[in-house]
Amino acid sequence: MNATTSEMLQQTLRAHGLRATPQRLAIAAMVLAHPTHVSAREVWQQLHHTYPSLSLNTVYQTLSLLESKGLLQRLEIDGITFFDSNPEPHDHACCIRCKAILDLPSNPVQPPSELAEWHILGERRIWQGLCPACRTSLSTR
Amino acid sequence: MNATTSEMLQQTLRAHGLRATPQRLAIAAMVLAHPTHVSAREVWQQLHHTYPSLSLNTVYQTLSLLESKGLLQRLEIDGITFFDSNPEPHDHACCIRCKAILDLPSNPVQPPSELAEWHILGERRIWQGLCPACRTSLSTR
DNA sequence: CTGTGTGCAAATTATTTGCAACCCT
DNA sequence: AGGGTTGCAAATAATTTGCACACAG
Repeated sequence: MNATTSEMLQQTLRAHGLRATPQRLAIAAMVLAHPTHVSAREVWQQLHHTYPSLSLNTVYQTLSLLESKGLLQRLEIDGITFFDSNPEPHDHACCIRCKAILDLPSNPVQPPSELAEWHILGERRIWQGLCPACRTSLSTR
Repeated sequence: MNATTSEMLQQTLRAHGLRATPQRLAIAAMVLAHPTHVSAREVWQQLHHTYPSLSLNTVYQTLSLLESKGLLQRLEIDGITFFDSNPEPHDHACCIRCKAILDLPSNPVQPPSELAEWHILGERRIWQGLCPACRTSLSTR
């Protein structure tokens, strides 16, 4: 991570009332810098080489914190929690074979009439199927 | 569970190549008999009084088995697996406060163009918000 | 009989909690 | 200096696995 990126992330963290610790900068750099969907474990596995003292616990806490500040979006698929670096509401597709996750533009729909009495806060939509790669690899066998 | 129900469930199980053991009949009676969304633990808690020897493990296996035969639908919400006695594809709403789950009619949509190369098998849609009860109990505080 | 199904215990995996030490601001 | 953060270890929780015994067909 170059100096400029680091400073930008530092600003982002501070702007949300969070201290800019090295651990947080590392996690933010990895997750916020480019579009991805990662689990806490994945983040930890990528970073603990460079930051040997980084604990998985800290990763969990930091990701939750970033989510609560609206910088990330939490995504539950197959019982595992992923964090999406795109905090805007949008749909997803997940390959049931290789577990790849794809972002899709949001496809807003009015809540059905059954929910008239509810106070709706959001909507999750996940398409499930075989991604192009898995699809061809399965059909040619 | 009366004798007739028991015999019908027995038939259902056998029709899917499953042995009709007392444990399975009890689980099937509880889950298939009336529309519900239950976790494995809930099923076990309800039944182990009447069937003290019933193990949680057997509940997990039986529910998975019923799902694989298309008699149930698996539903992941907040990292917990629920089994929906309605195996037909449909949408859901979940109250973020009391965790109540509501079935909604399915609202079929064509997959977006981004998924043209995929082989789409299904779609999950979950509305999130406050159910009528939680909504009023929160606003009157 | 024979293999499917069951119970028990232990293993796995994801996530949270408690707490003392640390260090960003 | 002081409280937000971190690391470590243990606690929780959901689910799976291995295996000997039991029983449905």
